[in-house]
Amino acid sequence: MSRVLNNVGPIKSETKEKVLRAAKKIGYVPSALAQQFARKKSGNIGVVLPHVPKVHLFSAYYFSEILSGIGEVAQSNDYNLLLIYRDLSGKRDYSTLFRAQKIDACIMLGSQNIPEERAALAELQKQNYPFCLVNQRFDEEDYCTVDADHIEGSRLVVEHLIHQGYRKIAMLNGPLSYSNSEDRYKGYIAALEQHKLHSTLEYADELYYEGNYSRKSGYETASLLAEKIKQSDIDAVFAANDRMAIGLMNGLKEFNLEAGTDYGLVGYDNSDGSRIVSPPLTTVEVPFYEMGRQAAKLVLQTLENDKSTLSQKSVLQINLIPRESS
Amino acid sequence: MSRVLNNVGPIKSETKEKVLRAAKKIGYVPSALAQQFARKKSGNIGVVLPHVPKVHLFSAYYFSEILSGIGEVAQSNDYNLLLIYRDLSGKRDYSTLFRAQKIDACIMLGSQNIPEERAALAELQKQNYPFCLVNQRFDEEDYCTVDADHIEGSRLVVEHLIHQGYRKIAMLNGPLSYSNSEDRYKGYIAALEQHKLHSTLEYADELYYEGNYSRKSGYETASLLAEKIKQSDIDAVFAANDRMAIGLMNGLKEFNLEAGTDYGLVGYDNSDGSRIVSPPLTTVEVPFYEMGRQAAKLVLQTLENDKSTLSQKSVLQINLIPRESS
DNA sequence: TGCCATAATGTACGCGTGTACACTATGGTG
DNA sequence: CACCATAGTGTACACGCGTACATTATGGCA
Repeated sequence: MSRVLNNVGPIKSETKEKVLRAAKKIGYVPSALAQQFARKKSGNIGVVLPHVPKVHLFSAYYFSEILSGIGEVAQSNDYNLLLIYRDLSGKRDYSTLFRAQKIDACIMLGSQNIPEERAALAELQKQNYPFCLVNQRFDEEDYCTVDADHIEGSRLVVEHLIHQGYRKIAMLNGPLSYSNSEDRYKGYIAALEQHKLHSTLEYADELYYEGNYSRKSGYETASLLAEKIKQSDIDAVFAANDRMAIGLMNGLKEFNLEAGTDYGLVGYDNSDGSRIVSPPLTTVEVPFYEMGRQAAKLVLQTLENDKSTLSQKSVLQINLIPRESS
Repeated sequence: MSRVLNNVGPIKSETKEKVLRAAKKIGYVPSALAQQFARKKSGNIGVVLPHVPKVHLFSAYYFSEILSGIGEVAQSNDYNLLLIYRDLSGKRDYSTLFRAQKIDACIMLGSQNIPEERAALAELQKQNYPFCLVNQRFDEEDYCTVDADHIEGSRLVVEHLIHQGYRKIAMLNGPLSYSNSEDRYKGYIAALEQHKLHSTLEYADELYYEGNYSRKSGYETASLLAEKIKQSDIDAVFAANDRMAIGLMNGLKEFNLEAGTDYGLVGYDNSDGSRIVSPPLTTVEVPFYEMGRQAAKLVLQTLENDKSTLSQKSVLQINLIPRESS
């Protein structure tokens, strides 16, 4: 009987027990399929993520942590996690997932500010489908977002470097289509200006580099930086993630430049890698697991309340982890 | 009309087009919920995995690769991926997932040979629910399995070390509840015996160590090995995964012992970490992505054929990657 | 033209829940 | 005792597909 399992309506406790015993006896397990159909809810929350193995720009660590956070909240709320790898062809049709009732809500990982993505998200918003972006903001839009305070994180990095005595601090950023990258740049600039270290023009030209978050791109930047470091035009580098920092570190080793002694180096993410390179990499800890949990909580709340929280924005605090590379 | 979308029965192409146009016009999207219900198939393939963040024994890289492989095959066959984190409490009730019709098939990652797991899998087999184990064999049972040839992989490692001139080769293995660990031990022993390097008794006592696949356990083993390496009782170590190898490498650094010069070191997995430590770690490449694809293909085949392939075992080849640590 | 096989289409029902509504039992109150 | 509110239970239907079966259109052949 549906009523006893779902505790709906008044039931004599005696009858309830009888039903439960009978159900147990015949090994009755309700069909999730039929339930979903009757309730018109799939009970799935979709997690969209880029196809990592081909594009090795994101660290597995990053997704694994966020995903686990989402998974914890989802499971304890009786929701399932539906994994959706973003179409390789670049087509982004999230709203069909909702219309087909495959998912009730959606969490986006590794999203970036490009036209197709903006269009796809706008469509979702328009249809009032609940979704949440993790680690990516769209400032002009009112999307539900969970982010970390990368501006502050980057400020801390630069202040740390300054405190360690470095003065000519370069930045190796990722693509600006990620709000992440933008934020890090803002924090970087803010800290520099606060300490009156550079005029705006200078670092735009001389101290700012852009990779694509891959280790390779960090490695390749080494040849651009080596000479400047040797001539003391640059004495420290802030890389926007650990992968690029590590690539750069290894690249500069080939120029006989050691992080921590010949120049300062700071990464970002506190990935596994940052601990095992030598010297260990100073980095910024981002609470990915917690971000996953928050995102899941937000979309689930939206599902319950039917409204509100739909455009809530959550910003988590970060944490500098000083190690020997700076 | 269900028939035109599913191409069942004979239809006049004219009518077909008319229906399709009408469907497009009103923006019709079939309800996956209703389809699943009518077909009595969820269209989901479940992926069971341990709760990684808490138990940091597995590398994120490992799961991310396998998962992506599964995802590729699943998506191109119109199946969804349902993520299932193994219950932290240790309860393993996979068969309810089938009975509730949440999943049509299941792939197990990070499984190990312990009583609860054996019982849960036996139950699945008994009920004829299709599932596949990745990277874990149960020799006494007839389960569908996708594994890599870790015996051969380990043989290659040891032969490589011998070829490099090392003679007193220790092993740092993982828990033997993983068939992986067992296989690696077999390969290790086989190679040693083949080259008549040790009597069986010796290495059991003096050269064999066991960690738990975590970096920490590798690190902690360093203190046990340092003295022996200095006294030339050991001149090389084969660690059963990269994480332990890296932990050990860092641990031994504190005893002023450098991999590649003071002793030989080989890891296993070809994880991201193995490339970025210094010296770069000799390791074994395991085709995780491909293993994921195979596993997905096997369970999907089983779903189509209704029978057979149910107990198929697939063993993929591995690949030694020599680097500077040996 | 009549007949039949087959192509094409129409139709009705089942799938297993949730739930609105109808109905009965209970117990308290005037 | 009659009446009524409410607790408790029975019942029937909807949900939106797939599909088996019934029905009709088509065209080839005698």
